[in-house]
Amino acid sequence: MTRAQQTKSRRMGIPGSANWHAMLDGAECVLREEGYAALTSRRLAEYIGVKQRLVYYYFQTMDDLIVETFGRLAVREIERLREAASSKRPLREIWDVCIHTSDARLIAEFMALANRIKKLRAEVIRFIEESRAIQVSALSAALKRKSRNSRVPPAALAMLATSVALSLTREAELGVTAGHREILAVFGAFLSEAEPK
Amino acid sequence: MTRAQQTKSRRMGIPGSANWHAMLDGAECVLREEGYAALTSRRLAEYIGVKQRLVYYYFQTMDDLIVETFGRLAVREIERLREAASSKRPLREIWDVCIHTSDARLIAEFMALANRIKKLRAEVIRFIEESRAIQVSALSAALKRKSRNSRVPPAALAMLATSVALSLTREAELGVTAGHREILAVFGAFLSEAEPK
DNA sequence: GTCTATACACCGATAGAC
DNA sequence: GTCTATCGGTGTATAGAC
Repeated sequence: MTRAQQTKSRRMGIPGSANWHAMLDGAECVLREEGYAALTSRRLAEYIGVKQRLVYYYFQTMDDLIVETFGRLAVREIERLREAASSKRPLREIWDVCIHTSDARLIAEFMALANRIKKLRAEVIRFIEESRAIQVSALSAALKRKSRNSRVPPAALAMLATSVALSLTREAELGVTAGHREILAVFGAFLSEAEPK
Repeated sequence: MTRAQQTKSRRMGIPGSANWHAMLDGAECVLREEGYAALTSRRLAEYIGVKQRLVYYYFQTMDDLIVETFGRLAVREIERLREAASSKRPLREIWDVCIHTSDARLIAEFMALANRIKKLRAEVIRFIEESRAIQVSALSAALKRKSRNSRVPPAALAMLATSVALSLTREAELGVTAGHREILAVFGAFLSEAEPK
């Protein structure tokens, strides 16, 4: 995460500086609102009110910028997940994190990009695996404590929660709601039984 | 689906002709392999071995081409789903269609594009709603016949199957497999009970 | 640190010849 | 039907001044 840069020596801006964050913030917005094809150095510069050249002072290539943008997001998301897992009601809190994940449009862009930016792909894989590991260990602990060995193993539950939450978010943004009420009821019933309020 | 073209009068190629299909085939490949940013008239022309100008003889704009590409795919997918639903083992067949859906990379591109091409968005919504309706009616019938009113309503099951299948496909393509065995076992157990071989 | 200026390639879309 | 040629615009990335 720190800085694997400096392959070609070139004067560079400091990761973590105000401008650096502003660029990642801008990148997120442009990705979300206009898609990855619109995330160009010119567009980003215009969006955050600097000149195009400055983008290349902070990032070697546009791909690097994209990877860093995802990386910052992933760190935040993992952080949220860890907090949820170690809370008093881990099941409910984790489900809440899944449902209120980053905007589905943003995720759609990163998923598409991950298929052709190798470094991003690696980061995405790492993120999914780490998220799942946290979820599985939290679910295992919570369900064991309840001495309630459900027929559905924790790993399957984690996969289920993530998949369904992502679909719910994406479809809700599109305006599709068929089946949403029903599936939310199923999850609600499970939570009520496994982790009463 | 037929041809909502001809808003601006311009001589156009015939939808359904060999070249038209070749262009949609090429568009699918370029989308899958290189992403939507690479789906340009020049790239597509080169890919299928014609001149750039010809692309605009068959499609008014590149957005139109994308919408048609999705449309053709959606028709095929709905067709597969209908066949599955009216087969002897609808539950297993529908699950099979969900799992062996079009390449996850292609879907990722369309999901991203749907957020900014209005006509595509409308087609995607229509596709999701129609798919779900087919699934729900098939599931309702199959589960009623078994007089087996599960605690999980058909609409929730449909949502579940679609979400999980999509995630499984996407993650498998990335190389992530954590939890896959477990969730497949859960679905397998459900199918064995609800629709014995 | 931030800028101007510039290289060179590629984009969507059209005019109009054959 | 399919082509050549072309418009104006935008892309990444760099050189080098201040």
